[in-house]
Amino acid sequence: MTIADVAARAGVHKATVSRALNKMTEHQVNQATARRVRKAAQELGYVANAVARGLRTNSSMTIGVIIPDLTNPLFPPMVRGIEHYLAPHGYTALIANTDGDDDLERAAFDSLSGRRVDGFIIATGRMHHELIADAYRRGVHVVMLNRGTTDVPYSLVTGSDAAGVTAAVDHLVGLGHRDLVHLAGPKDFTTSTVRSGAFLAAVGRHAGVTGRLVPTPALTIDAGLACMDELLRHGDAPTAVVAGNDMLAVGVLRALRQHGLRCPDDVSVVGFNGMDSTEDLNPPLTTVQVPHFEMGTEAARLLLDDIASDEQRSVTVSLPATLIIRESTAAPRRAALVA
Amino acid sequence: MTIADVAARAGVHKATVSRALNKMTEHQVNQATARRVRKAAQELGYVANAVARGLRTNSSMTIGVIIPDLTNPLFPPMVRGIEHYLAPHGYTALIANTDGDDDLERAAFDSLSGRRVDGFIIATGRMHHELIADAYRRGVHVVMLNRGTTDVPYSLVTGSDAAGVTAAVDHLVGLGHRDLVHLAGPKDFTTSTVRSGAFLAAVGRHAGVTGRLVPTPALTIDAGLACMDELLRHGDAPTAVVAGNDMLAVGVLRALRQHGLRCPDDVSVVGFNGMDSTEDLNPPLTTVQVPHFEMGTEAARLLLDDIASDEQRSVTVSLPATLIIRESTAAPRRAALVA
DNA sequence: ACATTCAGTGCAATCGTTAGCGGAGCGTTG
DNA sequence: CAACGCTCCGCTAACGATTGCACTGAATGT
Repeated sequence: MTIADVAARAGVHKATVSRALNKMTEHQVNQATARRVRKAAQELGYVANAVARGLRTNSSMTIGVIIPDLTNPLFPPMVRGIEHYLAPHGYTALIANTDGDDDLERAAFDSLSGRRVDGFIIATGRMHHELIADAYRRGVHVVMLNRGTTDVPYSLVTGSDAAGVTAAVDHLVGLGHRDLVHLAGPKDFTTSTVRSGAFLAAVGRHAGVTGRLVPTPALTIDAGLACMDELLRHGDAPTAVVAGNDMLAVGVLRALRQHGLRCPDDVSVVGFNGMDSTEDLNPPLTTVQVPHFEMGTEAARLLLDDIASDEQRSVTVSLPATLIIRESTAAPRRAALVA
Repeated sequence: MTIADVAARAGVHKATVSRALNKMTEHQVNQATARRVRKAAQELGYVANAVARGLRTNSSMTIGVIIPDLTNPLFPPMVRGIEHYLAPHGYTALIANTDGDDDLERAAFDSLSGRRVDGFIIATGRMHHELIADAYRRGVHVVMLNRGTTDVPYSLVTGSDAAGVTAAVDHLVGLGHRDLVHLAGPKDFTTSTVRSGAFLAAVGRHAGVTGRLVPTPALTIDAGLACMDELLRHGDAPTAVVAGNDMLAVGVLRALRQHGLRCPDDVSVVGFNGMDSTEDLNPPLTTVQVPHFEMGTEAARLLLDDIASDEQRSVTVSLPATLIIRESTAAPRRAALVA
């Protein structure tokens, strides 16, 4: 079932079939002829060979999407958002997981490059990131998602992290908390930097409120558990925790339970990201809802725009994050206030 | 950076480069020459153009993966399992979500076919499924994942649903429950049929135990909530519920909460699938752990085997599911037993 | 009536790779 | 020493689509 079969059946030349079936060139062919060609194609069940087209046009109509781990509930909505925008434009996403491993990431990038993807959406950004700097030097189209890089000026799509953290801090202070801790995530993530900065700034705006920054080695349940456990062991616990993401928050919840403490009675906890499952946690988690799906569509839009115009803009889009108040935050108990 | 550049640098013909760089044919070329070619390729940073190769060899080294919804925590582990097996074999997965919509599914299938994927892994099976029957007639390589179809004999990879349900029933009966309900999921899914059958069989093996089947329109939180709500309104509530999947179980938990009932004190609940988040639910959910990752790798293995040998086997692989007992199941209260 | 334009279509080259065929060179064997 | 086999490698024709160029015939302008 090639273009030649269709040409034979319609009684025209291959080239005419190609032109008739292509939106961009169908005006070059007589309407009646075009109809005949389309009919023939229809009857034969012909679908163009995207591989052959890709070779000739040097564009594969595919986008490489590099994420740390699809299993992290953060990413599926982004991926779906990406696909939601790509599909109507005829593009398909190729997804690769890296598990935060540099070698895997390099391998994935090379593999996707070999497949001649037209651009990348990369969600594994770090402040200094050699792979991404390389890509920039080679003129590869890239849009950063969620986390950025400081080395090169690729466009970036994020949630409005600063606003989210500020809202969380204001909410906690409003409840009466005076001693806050922020579990900050790895220092090399732009998100961590932004959120930490916003946390300190927000705390600073309230007199008599102290805010401590506790970096965590990763954004995982285990990291949250370990860091909170550490704090509790040292009798250093705050009355409220602003976690760098929901996974950390789940870890904090587990740590509290292990120490026989209750949330929010003993310690209030705020998550970050608004994963679906946070609603059914014990207790339902107050969290900052980030519009992941929209972040995906926006990243895809930016990338396709850049590809279409063959330029490399450098814009930063941050989509509004909103605080969802549930049951993991409450006024601190007097005991804690006194202590 | 094409094969011609490498050929020039190594001082050999294009064809020799191709042979030297290809595992299957490198024995056809002198070791010394091969080394020279590899060195040249290395120095130029040459990566083969997968598109051109695909055109020539009529194989794209890609696999289409069709799932209902990446956002459902069931699927990411499967996808990762698939990629885990595909990547070392040089294959890449193209993922498409259908949201259970037939038209979207058809569109995804056609789009992937146009991209000349070498085979499909399909997780959107229904008992009668026209698209899949079509594919079978056309001789397309397909492996069914999670849910099967009864129309055509494609291979299928599932969890051992029957064993899992049986374990859940035995566990509940062992705790003293005598009145069980199974939230069964849509009738058109093979998984529902299998689980329902296993439920009735397991219940039948215990004297004095009654088991009711309640079909649900979907496998979602909302469906679980609605069905359980219905049961509670009619005063028809059992002492224990075996949910068709974890989402339904979450819905059941919400319904209980809305009616002022407590789990497991008033009603015990068992989920199905073992999603990560079930561990932190309120209460932590007893569930049947299904090995999703392994299901993915197994499906990929079957598919690649079929592709390599160009046959279409018809095997059913069911991977062991295990009951994870947590806090959502306990002995029924005497009151409930008496009633 | 003749030059000029233009729409519509065919021709052939091309994208980068692979694979069948055959030839050159060399060693082995009867 | 002729015949044969073997290894290694080059030549060339595909794979299926797109696209610049050239051609045809009809319409238009002067």
